[in-house]
Amino acid sequence: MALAAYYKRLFADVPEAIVSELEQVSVLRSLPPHSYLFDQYSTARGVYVLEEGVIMIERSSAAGRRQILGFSYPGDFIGLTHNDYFEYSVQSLTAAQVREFPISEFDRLTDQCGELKTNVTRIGGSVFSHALDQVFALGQKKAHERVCYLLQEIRNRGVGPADDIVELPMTRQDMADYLGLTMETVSRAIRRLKNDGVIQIETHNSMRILDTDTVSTLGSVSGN
Amino acid sequence: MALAAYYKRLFADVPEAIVSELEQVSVLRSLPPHSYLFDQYSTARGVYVLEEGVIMIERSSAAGRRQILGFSYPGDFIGLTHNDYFEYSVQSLTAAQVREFPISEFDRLTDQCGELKTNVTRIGGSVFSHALDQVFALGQKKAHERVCYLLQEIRNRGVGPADDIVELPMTRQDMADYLGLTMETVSRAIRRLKNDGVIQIETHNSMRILDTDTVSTLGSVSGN
DNA sequence: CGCCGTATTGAAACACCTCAATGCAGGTGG
DNA sequence: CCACCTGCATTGAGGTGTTTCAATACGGCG
Repeated sequence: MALAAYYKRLFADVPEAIVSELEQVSVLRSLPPHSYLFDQYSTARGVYVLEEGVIMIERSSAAGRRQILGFSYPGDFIGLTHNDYFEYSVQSLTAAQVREFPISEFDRLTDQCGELKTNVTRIGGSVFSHALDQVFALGQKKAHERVCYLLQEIRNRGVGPADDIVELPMTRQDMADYLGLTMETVSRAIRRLKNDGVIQIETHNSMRILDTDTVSTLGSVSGN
Repeated sequence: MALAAYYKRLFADVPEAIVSELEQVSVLRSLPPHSYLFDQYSTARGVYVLEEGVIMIERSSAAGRRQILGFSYPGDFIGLTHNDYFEYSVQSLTAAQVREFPISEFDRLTDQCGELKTNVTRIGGSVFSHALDQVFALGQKKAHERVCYLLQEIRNRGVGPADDIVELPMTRQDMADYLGLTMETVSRAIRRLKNDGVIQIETHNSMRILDTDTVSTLGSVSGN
């Protein structure tokens, strides 16, 4: 089935019996654009795999400040917790399709199947690794460098029509809340990159990368 | 044994046989102050539990910028990876004692013992949660708020002589690299908190919290 | 007591933010 | 089909917070 490709990471090395058991109890949810899959602090009832669309993970404080923690693309696992509630909300940017697995079943099969547990741990590891990258970007980088960090991150997902075109389904405000900046600063940083000949703006939410090296140097968070 | 208290989280619900098997292959390492337990990108040969002292976890980029990812206290588990190399260095702030478990043995017993695996996942979860907090602080907070975030974090470890005294074994530069600021800004933020009557400076690296509410409000990262 | 690394303080430059106006694009209704 | 409306993006001007660079103060240790 076509679906299987999406689950490669989650279901790698997991016996077919367990996979199909999980699929049978799963539900496919359709999300209109800009709707919430679940809210911060809500009880974790399920874990999810994004099948279609783009979503963002956000966290808000009592003071009303919002931090975007990441953007997710088809195939991504959503809903890692280490509590019985979610520490973040998940909102769709585009129309999206999400497969939901009831958490009780998922936990039960995770306990039963070491491979599944291992895969969840591995996914958790790469999510964690992403968080460290973001810490580095927010702690050490200037505005235009942070924008490059985002461009590169999205580019590496390989979800554009062409290799050097980056689609940005989120608003400038979303980008700003991801990068710890304001919308205006993001806008100016983008213009600066354009003026420097690093990128070319196709439309508001699509840009062509002209100078790959500069983008990857400015955006890099791991020192190689 | 006194040691056991430290390992409560890691060894909770783990059969005694496995615990003692691990302890037998473990080695106790003594670190002088300001020495490295291991370096970023070095092969992960072991996992560690800090028994004494304070250490910090740092990550550097090719450009020479350094981001501190956290400070660890006795009982903390060190060395989570999802690769065969470390993505960060660990440096001691004070003299420290660290128990090292060879990674081959640890992985073997983790595969064998579900409880141990679960505990590692749980610890990973709280490390991850900390990273999200840091993202929020760096993305959304002003200098003096970030300092409160740090003060509160250390206070919550409960490792001071008194409940309202916070010991800061790290330098201002370390604090700055943790909070995404410069040393000077940290210094000024501390002075501001002092002037506002929020804290009282006992020595350079020890401060008394006078206004707990303000510190926790300014420093809070989860919106309650 | 004097030295050296760390911390503080000051002044000026710079980056980013805020507030406000304008521009642009997609969608709706006349 | 065009005009309008609305929400998002851009641009500008001015203010604020943070950094930078440099000088001074502090504190632990020989």
